[in-house]
Amino acid sequence: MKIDVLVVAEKPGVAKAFAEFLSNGRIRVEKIGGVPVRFFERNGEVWASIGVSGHLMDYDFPEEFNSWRSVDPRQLFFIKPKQKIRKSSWKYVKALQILGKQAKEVILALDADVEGESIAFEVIKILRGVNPGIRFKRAWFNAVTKQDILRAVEKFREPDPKMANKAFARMQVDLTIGAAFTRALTLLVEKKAPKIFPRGKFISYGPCQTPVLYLVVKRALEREKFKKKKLYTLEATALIEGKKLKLAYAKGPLEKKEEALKILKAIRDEKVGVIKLAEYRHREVLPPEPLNTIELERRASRFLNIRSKEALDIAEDLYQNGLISYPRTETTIYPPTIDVNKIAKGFGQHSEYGSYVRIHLIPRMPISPRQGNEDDKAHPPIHPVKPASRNFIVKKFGIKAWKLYDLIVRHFLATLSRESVIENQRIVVDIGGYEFKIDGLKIVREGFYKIYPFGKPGERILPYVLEGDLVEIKSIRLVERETKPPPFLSEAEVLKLMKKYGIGTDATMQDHIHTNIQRKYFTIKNKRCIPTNLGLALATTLHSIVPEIVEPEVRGKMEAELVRIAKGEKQPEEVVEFIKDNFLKYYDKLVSNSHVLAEKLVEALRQVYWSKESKKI
DNA sequence: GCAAGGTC
Repeated sequence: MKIDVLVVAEKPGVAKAFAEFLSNGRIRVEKIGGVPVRFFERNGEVWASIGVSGHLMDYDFPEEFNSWRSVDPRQLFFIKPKQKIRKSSWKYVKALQILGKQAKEVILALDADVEGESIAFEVIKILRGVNPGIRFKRAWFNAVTKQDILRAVEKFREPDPKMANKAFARMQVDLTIGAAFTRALTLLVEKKAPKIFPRGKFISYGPCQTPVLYLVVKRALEREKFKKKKLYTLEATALIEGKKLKLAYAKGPLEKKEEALKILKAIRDEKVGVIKLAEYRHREVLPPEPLNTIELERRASRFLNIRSKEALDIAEDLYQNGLISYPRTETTIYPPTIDVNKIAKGFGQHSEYGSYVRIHLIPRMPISPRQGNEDDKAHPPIHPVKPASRNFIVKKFGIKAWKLYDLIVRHFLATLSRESVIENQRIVVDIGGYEFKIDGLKIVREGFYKIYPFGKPGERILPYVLEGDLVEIKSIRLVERETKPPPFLSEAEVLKLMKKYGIGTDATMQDHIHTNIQRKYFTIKNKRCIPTNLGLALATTLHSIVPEIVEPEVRGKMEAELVRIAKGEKQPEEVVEFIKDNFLKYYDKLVSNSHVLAEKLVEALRQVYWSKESKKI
């Protein structure tokens, strides 16, 4: 096998795109060690293109440090983890070695971000091992389009070790901190209650998973602390334009019952009210912004009751089967290379969306879609790439996949649709010198809601009246209400907060939620995150001893340090040591207070794993 | 058996 140039991409789809855009269309696909490789000719040279499916290497401690029982977790802060090939990556490594032996030149076509750059250096390490003289070039592209890819191979970059080192530093500190705290917590508990853990279970800490838990627990504690209060309000039933409407005292509920009674007494016998204000305001509601990963997950949770982890799994499946675009993206701007009008037209004969597309979209084409303002410079917003019938998707992928596909298609069509117009209505009636009000809502123009019912507001249409009109008052009564505690955090809110604090990346946020569920720290019921006693015990005890490792800002602070490596302000070793130093202090503080911690955790673990209640979880 | 980040 003779190869001149080897293209290495992060995923098979990109490797395929490189082959297609750089060849004259004649591509031979051959499997090498089970990995598809695309061969083609370019400028009289033989090219091969391969996708490696993410990272090839991982950090791990030297063998002798991986015995939990015989190593003091504190020692982990003082050793340097080593890079190792991942078990699941061996097939790619072998294919790279076979191809790399022959090649003169390698084009590093990894994603244009810090992780992609670090994967590039993993590839370099592997290929130098088999072919020391090989030349490396970095192709930098911001979209997987012909234009971007051709431009990338016209003008190469140098691989940037600073970017890669940021990712490598993150991997090292995450492993060290995670392993040290996880082992310490687990051993601590085991020492006190030797057989407390079922096989394969342990207590974990992580700089993403634990702050997520804390957010959930914090809300649960607010609920516990919440004290109900009684509130009193007055409700007047009025006959307005033949409609019986219930108006509430405009100044809102009162805390003192006597005050409410006083007003009631003063106006009890009023039979007529005067319309003080009649307001009907039109408001435009724009279509949703194009869909990125987080929004897909949030909407799947809110509107379809599908958890974020499952939503991304399903989306991945739909993507692999060519039905939707790449599902891991931050972007909310359609790039000019994607012909949204053409894609929409493709749904013109679809049994679910066809008539909407024909009546509401095609006549207005070409349409400029709604755009957001986020761009990860790597992937477009999530959109359908091929129309498929309900029947086909349900049969092949199941009903949930259909629901998700349906959401994605409708969302896409909504971004091409007209805005909706809503009329916010308000009527205020004066009854014996006291004001009572009612709010209404009318959808004046359905707009995008016609195709996108998700989040469509409910209507309550008030009659049209004018100020000064008189209305009949049927009755006035005192209504007693209780204040309600805030609800548990919804999964959609958790995702939003993770984004706000920079916990995890768009592709991993659902993982961190999932980890907490797996570890039995919280459950999700009816879209809401409810901590278990174990989750409550873990988050509250950790927080009482070392709040620094639990609070949602932890990850952001680490990121702020790590970014200095990529900027060239600090050496990677310097930053790794700095972060490890800080966490070693937290570690010592935690361990010196471990008596309380162990006791509480053991108690909670008994409940979660060994009580009758645990069967339900 | 640890984490979080890629991707399948």
